[in-house]
Amino acid sequence: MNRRRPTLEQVAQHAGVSRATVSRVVNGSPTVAAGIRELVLRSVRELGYVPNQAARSLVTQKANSFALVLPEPSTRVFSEDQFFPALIRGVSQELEIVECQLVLMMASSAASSARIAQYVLAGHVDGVMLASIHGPDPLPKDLASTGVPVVTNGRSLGASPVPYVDVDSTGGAATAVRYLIERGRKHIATIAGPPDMVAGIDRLAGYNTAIVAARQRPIIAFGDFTRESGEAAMRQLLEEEPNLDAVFAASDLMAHGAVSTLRKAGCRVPEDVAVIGFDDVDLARYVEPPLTTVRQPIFDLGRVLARQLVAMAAGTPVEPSVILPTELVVRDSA
Amino acid sequence: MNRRRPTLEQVAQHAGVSRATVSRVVNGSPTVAAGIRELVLRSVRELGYVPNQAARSLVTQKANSFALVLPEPSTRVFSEDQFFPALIRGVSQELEIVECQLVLMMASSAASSARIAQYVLAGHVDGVMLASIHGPDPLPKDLASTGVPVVTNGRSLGASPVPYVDVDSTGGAATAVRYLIERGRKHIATIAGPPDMVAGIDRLAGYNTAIVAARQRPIIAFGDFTRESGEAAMRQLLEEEPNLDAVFAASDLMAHGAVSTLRKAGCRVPEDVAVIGFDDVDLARYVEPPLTTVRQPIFDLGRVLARQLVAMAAGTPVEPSVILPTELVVRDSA
DNA sequence: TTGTAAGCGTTATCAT
DNA sequence: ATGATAACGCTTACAA
Repeated sequence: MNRRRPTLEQVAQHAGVSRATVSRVVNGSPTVAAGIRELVLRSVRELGYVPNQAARSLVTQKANSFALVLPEPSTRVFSEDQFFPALIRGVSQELEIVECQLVLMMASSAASSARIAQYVLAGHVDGVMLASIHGPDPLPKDLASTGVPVVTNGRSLGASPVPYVDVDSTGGAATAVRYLIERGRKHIATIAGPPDMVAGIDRLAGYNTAIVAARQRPIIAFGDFTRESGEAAMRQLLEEEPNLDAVFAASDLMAHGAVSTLRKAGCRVPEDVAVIGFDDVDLARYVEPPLTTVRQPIFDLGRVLARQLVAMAAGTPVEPSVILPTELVVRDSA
Repeated sequence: MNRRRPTLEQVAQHAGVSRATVSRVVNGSPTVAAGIRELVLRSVRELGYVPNQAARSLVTQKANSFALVLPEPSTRVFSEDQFFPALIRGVSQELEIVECQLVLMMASSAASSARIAQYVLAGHVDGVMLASIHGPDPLPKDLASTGVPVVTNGRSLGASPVPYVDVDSTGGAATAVRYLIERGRKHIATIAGPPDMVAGIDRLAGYNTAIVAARQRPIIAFGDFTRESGEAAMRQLLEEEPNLDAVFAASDLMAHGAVSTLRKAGCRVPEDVAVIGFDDVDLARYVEPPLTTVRQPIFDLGRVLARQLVAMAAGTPVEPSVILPTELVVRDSA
């Protein structure tokens, strides 16, 4: 119950050496005699000494922790979509290797940007990861300009020179649409993601690229990655383009919503209308019909994000961007 | 690009006052003249001063942050089950109110318990929340015994005196089973959760209570909250008790797995066998048939968890346990 | 190889 | 109401 933890000083006294020596032992300095080292280590154990991080940070100017900033109102982050948990898992695993901690920050509002900036400037973390940013968020640039290492998930809109990691949304989307084209679909629509998010923009770009190459006409509706928005977008498409025969949705949830709407409208999937999603969430396997979709490696995304940041914090130069591959998973919906 | 942030000292010089005065202004002390305050605040703004948290922590012995420890290998935490995101969201929201940060720690192995203990003892956080603990994990007690405020999600097995917050698993399960009984079901089985987790134990207890009260015979199979385990458990039940007419599963995912198995076996749900789940994840609404289930307020759980911890850290005494209500949501599967 | 001593940037206790 | 000044616990030149 002795609330005050023992200090370096006390360990030093207990071992009969100086503070400096204990510090050296604790930090694994090679310049200390084997005998003394043992002696000190025993004292450390006996007293249950644990270095005080605040004191250490104060002098080393390192916090040994990194922040992951998540835009709380993001429709993607907290939906069924397993993006968020998988990302965190990847990040954690990577940070554990370098014995650093993960500080999670929700950017719940514009005001919280200021809060986050303050926190970072207070020296609480050695670097910041920003995920699924909306629009021209100034936060990445603002943070980076203070000299803190910053890496984002997806290039940030607004052409800031912040290193980023992303999955190949464009390529994945194009592959999916090409698959539809190859299977003879002639009127391929897309339910795109929000036009202020990189994931939305890139998947739409991939769709457009493939459509243009095949000399088809783009048929576009927008959603926000949620199932409800997918349902609504599909209703709209059906109304405006009743002869469409395929849909590429920028998320599995929207694809699932689209399937619901199609069925209500009496369309068979995939016979009348083929549907392809994006993400490959668990759900995709279990809905009726199982969804053909573009798989993205979210866990790896998290790992790489963390790895890049750690490298930057260590002063190692990193590539300005890393793109992870996506993969078409063919099931029954297309 | 000036990497070194300005210090209290510099602000003091700039404003022509002493460090102490600046400190008072920054911390909102009332004992400072209005004129001086303005002067200092201007300097703070002009220099972009942000207090160094490490220095502050060193003297105040407060970290202004709290840890949430998640057992990484938990089958619940990172599955489709939205437990984890919802919990984090609740915790974050509550911590934001008191301007504290959330440090996320994955307990990926037995070894990481030591890591976590070290981290906490290093004074990095002012308190710890532990979620969905497996078995007789010594971590809660170990941490609490060092004097750090600790609160767990679910009472910890092994009768330690750590305050906890939980949902009413027992009551929810009993309500579900009673509902089945009232609807005339005579052979009600359960697919229970892991017997080393409180959520598993309590839901089974609720089932047993209702079954005994109705003088029925318990029919039990175990799963680990995942869909696959639900499928397997259902197969086993069907083999051993072919005349069962209802199943209460301790998670929606297991309920969904059970439905799959039942259908493959040619049973109609709910006509031949009624199924009730637990959690009310989004999925429950979208599967065929939509799942009758017990809803638990995970977001609130997170909030209360954080609120209790903050209170403890402030020295306020808290109730040894808080139980949040659950609610039966009737849909089509029962 | 080991010890001495000077900070790191705050807060808090005194005087004034 | 304000200002010295002493901690807080650690790392790290520099000296020995």
